[in-house]
Amino acid sequence: MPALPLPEDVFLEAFARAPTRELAPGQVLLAAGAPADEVFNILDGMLMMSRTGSDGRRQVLSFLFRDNFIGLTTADRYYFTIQAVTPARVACRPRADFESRLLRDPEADRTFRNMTLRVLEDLLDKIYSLGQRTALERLAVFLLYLRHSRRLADGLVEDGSPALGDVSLPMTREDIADYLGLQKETVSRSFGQLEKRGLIRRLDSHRVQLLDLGRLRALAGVVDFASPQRLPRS
Amino acid sequence: MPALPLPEDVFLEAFARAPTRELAPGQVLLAAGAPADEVFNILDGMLMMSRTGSDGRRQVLSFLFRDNFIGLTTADRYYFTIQAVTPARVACRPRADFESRLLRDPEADRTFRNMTLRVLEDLLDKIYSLGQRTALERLAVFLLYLRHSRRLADGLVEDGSPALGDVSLPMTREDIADYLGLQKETVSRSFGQLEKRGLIRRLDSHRVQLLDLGRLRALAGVVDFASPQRLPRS
DNA sequence: CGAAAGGTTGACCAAGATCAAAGTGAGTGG
DNA sequence: CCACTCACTTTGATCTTGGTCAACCTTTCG
Repeated sequence: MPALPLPEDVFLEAFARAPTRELAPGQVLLAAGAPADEVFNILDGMLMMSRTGSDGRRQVLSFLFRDNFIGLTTADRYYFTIQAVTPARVACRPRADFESRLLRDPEADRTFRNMTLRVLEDLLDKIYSLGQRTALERLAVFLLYLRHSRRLADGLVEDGSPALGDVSLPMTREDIADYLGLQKETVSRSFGQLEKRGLIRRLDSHRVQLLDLGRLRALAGVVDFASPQRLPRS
Repeated sequence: MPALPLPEDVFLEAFARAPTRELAPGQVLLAAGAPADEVFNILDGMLMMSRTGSDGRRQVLSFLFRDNFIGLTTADRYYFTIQAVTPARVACRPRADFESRLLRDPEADRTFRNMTLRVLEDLLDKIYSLGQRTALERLAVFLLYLRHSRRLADGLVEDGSPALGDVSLPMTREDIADYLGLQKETVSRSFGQLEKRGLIRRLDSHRVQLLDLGRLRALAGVVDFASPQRLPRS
């Protein structure tokens, strides 16, 4: 499995005494094609999972934050690349150790299965985005998603104190573009558009302030996960 | 979890004596928003999983075939819709039964986890498609994917006998469009384009013949493990 | 038969891509 | 400390892919 948010205590424990590794921005943690023999847990920083076609087109598959799990696949080689966006620290375990732990500990296995299911559900959202939403909508979703992820990573689940709508964007415009299935120029223009509409303010090119969460959510077409919203066809 | 291809004996067994349900084309097996209290295994036919936004945009998330598993989520309600494309038969089990089986049987749990991982890896492919490929490329990928899936469902894993490149398309052009993130007219034109290039032949609107697998695969851009792309920043 | 749904084709349009140029800012060396 | 460089970002002009609108055709089914 590629990368799982929302880990559980069982996994924090599994990485408790594990050796750590420091990564500089841009540095590759693991490259597509390499033997998949390690798994990781992010201790700090932001990483990025991507896949690049032979013709150079790149799709950024996800951004990863503290406590996200990285590296398990069904194959014996990674088929995606993971690199640091900000300076980062990860804990490392041999894949075999981790897998045997899942075998020995049904509770851990169950937890891991649920993590995987949640990631899978997130990917379905992303597919909806790429298939159906416009550039502007995708960017709105992205900003809300980033805000949410950073909050989780910082342990502020409730709508609390810290800098109301400030979101930091350590990745480049091209990283964002490749994540959203757009070009970097389009991303830039979409930021402009959101600012013109008064939904955000650009503090600098790596920092925006969300001015109107309500209208951003409306634009994103968010899906209140509590209530059903979709109808069957015919 | 939504829908898992490639089940294992453990699961065939789990559904061995389960009651079955017949579905007519278009009939809804489960609707987004309904309580998620059943899981299913497809015995026959083709189904389709989709999600529709409040504004009516619909994304078809996957097509499902014999032995695909359907229905487990982390939430207590389905957030997607599953309906039959062809006449279909499914085996049904209460979700609680299935989950308690996973709890009791670590082997089944492990198998299920791996199934989930494989689905997850397929979704990453789909994300690459939607984010990076052109209309024509997406259609080429789709035809190859359909061919592959039908072959698996029919138990012909090796490149064997049956009607060399015939692929049947029981779904409508609109279903295909919503699966590929395109409009139905674009899908229609892309079929025309593939035919003009000699890659396929349209036998009728629900049946095409793949004339040149090699060039189709080249067009689909089968992803090999390319090198990492962004170098360390400093 | 006739109606309705689905499919194809054509004409036109627009969102986003591409190409080009200029602005910005952080790191480096003088 | 400053100025130079290089990478990144923004903005503008133009082009293209795929979307939209509309007509027509085909098949299915009542």
